[in-house]
Amino acid sequence: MINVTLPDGSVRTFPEGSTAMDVARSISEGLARNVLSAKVNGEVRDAGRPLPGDCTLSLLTWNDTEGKSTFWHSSAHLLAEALEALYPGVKFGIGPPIENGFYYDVDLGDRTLGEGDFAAIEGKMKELAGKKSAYERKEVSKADAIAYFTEKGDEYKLELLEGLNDGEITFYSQGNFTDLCRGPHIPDTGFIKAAKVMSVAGAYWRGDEKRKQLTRLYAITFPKQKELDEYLVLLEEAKKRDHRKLGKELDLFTFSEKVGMGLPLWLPKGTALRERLVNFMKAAQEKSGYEQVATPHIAHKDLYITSGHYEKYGKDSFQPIHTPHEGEEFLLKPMNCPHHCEIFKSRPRSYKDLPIRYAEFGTVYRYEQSGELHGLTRVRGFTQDDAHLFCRPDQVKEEFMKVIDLVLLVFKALDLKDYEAQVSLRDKEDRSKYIGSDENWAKAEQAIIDAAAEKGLKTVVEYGEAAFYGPKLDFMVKDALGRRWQLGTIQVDYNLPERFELEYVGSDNARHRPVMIHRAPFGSLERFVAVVIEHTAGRFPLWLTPEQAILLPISDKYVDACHAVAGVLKSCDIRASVDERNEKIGRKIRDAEMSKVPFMLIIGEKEAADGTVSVREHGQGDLGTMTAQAFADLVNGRVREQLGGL
RNA sequence: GCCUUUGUAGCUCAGGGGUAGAGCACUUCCUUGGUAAGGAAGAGGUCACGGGUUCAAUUCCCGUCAAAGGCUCCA
Repeated sequence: MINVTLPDGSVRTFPEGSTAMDVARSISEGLARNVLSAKVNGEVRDAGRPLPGDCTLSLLTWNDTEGKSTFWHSSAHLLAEALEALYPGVKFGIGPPIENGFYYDVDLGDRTLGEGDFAAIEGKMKELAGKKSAYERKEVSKADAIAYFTEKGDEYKLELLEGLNDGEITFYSQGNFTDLCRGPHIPDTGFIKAAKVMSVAGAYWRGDEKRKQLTRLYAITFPKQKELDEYLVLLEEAKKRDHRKLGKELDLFTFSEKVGMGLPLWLPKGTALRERLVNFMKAAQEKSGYEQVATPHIAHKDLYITSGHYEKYGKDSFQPIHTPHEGEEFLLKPMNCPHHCEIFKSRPRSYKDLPIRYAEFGTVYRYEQSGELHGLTRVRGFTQDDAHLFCRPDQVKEEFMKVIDLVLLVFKALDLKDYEAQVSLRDKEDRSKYIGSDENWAKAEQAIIDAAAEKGLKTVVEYGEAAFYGPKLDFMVKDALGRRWQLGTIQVDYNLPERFELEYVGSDNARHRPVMIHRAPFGSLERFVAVVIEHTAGRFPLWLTPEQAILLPISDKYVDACHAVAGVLKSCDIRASVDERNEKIGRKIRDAEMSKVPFMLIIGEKEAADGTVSVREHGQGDLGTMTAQAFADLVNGRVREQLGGL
């Protein structure tokens, strides 16, 4: 008999050779019908495999991440089986589960697959799933495995086999399909009730650009048709908040083929919104002792040779600008740091001057591969809310804490509530690749950990994730749809101070090297605006939104009264416009609701007579009447609250 | 850069070898209406660009450009 410990701590006894499925059945038939795989002593295994002896066991269902993974992994095999049935001779790469669904990389020879083929594939998958074929596990010797795939002519699987040792090779079969696979899998294909092929894409074998490009089919499956339908609805929701679509609808930015791909053009409303972000950050930075600097958009090539950027990125970047003079070359700046280093160097510095904090909303240009460009999140020209802090090693912690405050202020102002910090440190063993003294690294790493802890951040520490030139702290933010974004990087740099030979004179009258910290709470204005659009679905916080209120006259008789109120609001720094169209009030309200203006102010005979406005809030409805001044106080009060008193 | 898909009015899209259609937006007129769409008329397109096939191409073919989803990298 074996003892099985369940997640609730209870221990049950079963005969030797019992499976997780037997355990499930002993609890309830309903549970048994939903078990996809099982976690045995922390390892996810087939539910139908005999338990190894005394163990801890959790039964995994669709509600567990690992259960879903098992389900999708098995679905990948089902997809492969369908493909093999439809396209005989197809060769298979890898087919793993991913965050939402799974994919399979296949080599179809000269055949190409398009969206038109999806329906047939889905149909075949459902047909095969209906057969309820069991997933059968088989341990095979390496020689037998090689023989099988040699016979089948599947060179990709043979290559995968090269990396595996004899004794650890397993095959899984269902129906007519057998695959090299570590497993685990669900009991049988009958669990898969709904399947959808999502998209097709090219993917290099083993992610290597030099190797053959395979066809990657993305698909997703569900244990119920209803769940697939709901998933498709969710995708539609995400599409609706796409910043590229909303950016156009809200008149924020545009692109022009003539100007060039990846080079956004900011429209008046978008520019005003950017400026509000800039002013917000400038005000916060001024409070924290930053000084604004301004540097040119191009710099001599030598600057980047000194910084090392030319050697590292020169060939993959915008190419040098040549002047009429022979051999003189300038580069568009891909970052602001070298310029700021030169400003630091412009005169001797004392330890008493530190920390020095130079901030610049610097527009930089980087050549991104054409296929990489994406709306505002990946562009070729963008403006960083950049700053470089030059400080003594003992000031690192203090500076990190101040930057963390700045980042949290941003999160609060944009209503980003779900975030965690990631601290990237050196590899624990191999420390040869890092520049800078061991002592300084240790000090800075500890300073970052302490700073994050003192600020009460939820933190994950990643070893080996630091750049060669220094440790860093990143914020991972989840938006309203649960997608993760990296915002607010704070990065220590031991490299540039070295290359630029930056120095300050210490209290000991000796020369010391300052620590440099890069930081950009927004990252870039472009990407940040994109994140904010998608997070808020275009319903910006009141302080940031392009139009805070719209005045709606009941008829043209009250247009003048509306303009008078608009004037009062403007003098209170409230952005408002008047809907002068010859339309009924119902229509104006509908349009204003659709365009997401936070407040609608309605003026008719009554309001015009007693000098009030009738206030309606977006998505909330009628708030009653008040004076223009009372409304202004209401708006400004909320704005102050959002900005954290800034 | 590569793979798949797409490009028709300002926007969303339909159509299809015989030089174009809807809804919304826009203009004008009627209507002066109290909390989510009042009515009528009108204007608006080298069907992305360049070649080819054809008596005839927006439609079929090829190329270019751009966009979408991936692969690699990153803010």
